Amino acid sequence: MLQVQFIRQNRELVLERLAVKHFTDAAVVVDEVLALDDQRKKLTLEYDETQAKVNSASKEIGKLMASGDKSGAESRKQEVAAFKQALGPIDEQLRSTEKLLHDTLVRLPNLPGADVPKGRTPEDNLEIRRGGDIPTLAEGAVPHWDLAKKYDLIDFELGNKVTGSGFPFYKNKGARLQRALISYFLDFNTSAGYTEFLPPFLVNEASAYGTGQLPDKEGQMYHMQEDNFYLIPTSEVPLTNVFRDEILKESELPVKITAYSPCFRREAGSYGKDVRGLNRLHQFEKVELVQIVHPETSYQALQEMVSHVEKLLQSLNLPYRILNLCGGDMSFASAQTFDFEVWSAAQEKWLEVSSVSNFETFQTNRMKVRFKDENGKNQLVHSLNGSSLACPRIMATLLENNQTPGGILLPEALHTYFGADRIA
RNA sequence: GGUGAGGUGCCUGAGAGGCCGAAAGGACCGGUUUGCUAAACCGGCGUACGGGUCAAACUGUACCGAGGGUUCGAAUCCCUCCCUCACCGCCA
Repeated sequence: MLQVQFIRQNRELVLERLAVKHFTDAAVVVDEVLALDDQRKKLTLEYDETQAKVNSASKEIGKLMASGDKSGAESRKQEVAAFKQALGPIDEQLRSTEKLLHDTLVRLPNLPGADVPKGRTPEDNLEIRRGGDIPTLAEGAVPHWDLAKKYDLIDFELGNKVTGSGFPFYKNKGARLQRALISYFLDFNTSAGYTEFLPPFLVNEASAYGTGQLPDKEGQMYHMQEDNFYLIPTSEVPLTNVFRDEILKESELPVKITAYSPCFRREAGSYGKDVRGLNRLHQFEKVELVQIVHPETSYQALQEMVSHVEKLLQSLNLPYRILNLCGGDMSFASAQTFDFEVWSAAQEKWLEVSSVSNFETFQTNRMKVRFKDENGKNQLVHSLNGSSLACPRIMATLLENNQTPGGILLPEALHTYFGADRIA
């Protein structure tokens, strides 16, 4: 959620930035926000002044009663009654204005940062780096879903039977590899200074709202109606909400957290060739990074996270590329996002395995995550997050890219975690 | 799930219709004293939204788990919900 104050002071800049995100009717919505905020201030003043009269009259009544002046008290009561009559409609208007202001404000996406490329579609994303070597596979190389069957690593049909499509069973060495990835990623992150958490996998409504899953992305989450809990689509949700309504000390920044969790996504309406095998699932394993930082250092933190994830991919010897997402392809809440994609050699396409974003104050404004600066003033912190990494697609590319007649050769970093150097 | 007790500021904890944005202590911040550390003493110390101001000072309103209600007036009384704790039941 953008800050009204900021919009008011930087109207032109806001419009210009919103254009980079291809947000239509920006001027209309922005001006509506400003008008509603004016209305809100006016009504607030009116309400406060009337209420102040009620309060002071009530105090007098108390004194009059104490001094035995019953008739004086009675006449003051009449006055109060009149004030209160006036207060009702003002209160009603104020509430509806505040709600409308809020509802309008949340329609505005975050402003893209200065380095965000202009552009509308994924083709306009700016590739900033590549790393690793794209392997040439031997004749007869197959996609991961065939490899999974060949080595008995994943059972998609069994998942269909027990739950439904998009909920695979990992088995044998497949399950072991999945566990190895999670452990390796977590260790890699903690040794870089991230604190390990293991969050709840269900969150309440306030938390789903806090990170912006609600109200607009309602249909993408699984909802437990009985208890009104939501299955987390990413551990970003519980992790960022740790700090909801908190005022941190400046010395506590930056906060760096990593956590494993399964992620649950309904992915309603996405079917077809892109969702085959491990490419897109309703439940998948992921290790996440979250940082809560001083506003002045968030872009530095973003670079640090990007290079951290990059090192992790390098240690897996996977061919990757890093994209600076263009305004049109970024998420609603992000100010800048770098996507990591790895090359799936058998499918011959790039698969997104991580998305690292700076949200600036967009999330923290909604969640009221602040810190006390050296002047004793409360300021919003910046929040960032990124995956390190999404397991299924890493698994898919590891299988495909490293297939040899002698089995699937795993990168050295995983040998101890997996307990072997290959799947054979 | 049942029964009981509770939810007050960063923490502990008082307050039981007006004198309460809230005692006291601790923590924290600033200062004095001090060979260092510690202690002692003095002062400060919630949040949000308004008004006001160059900025302050100052000032209004709201907030004592959440939402309603009673009342001229609610942290305090009533209702609903949420949560916590204890015991019982069930259970990895």
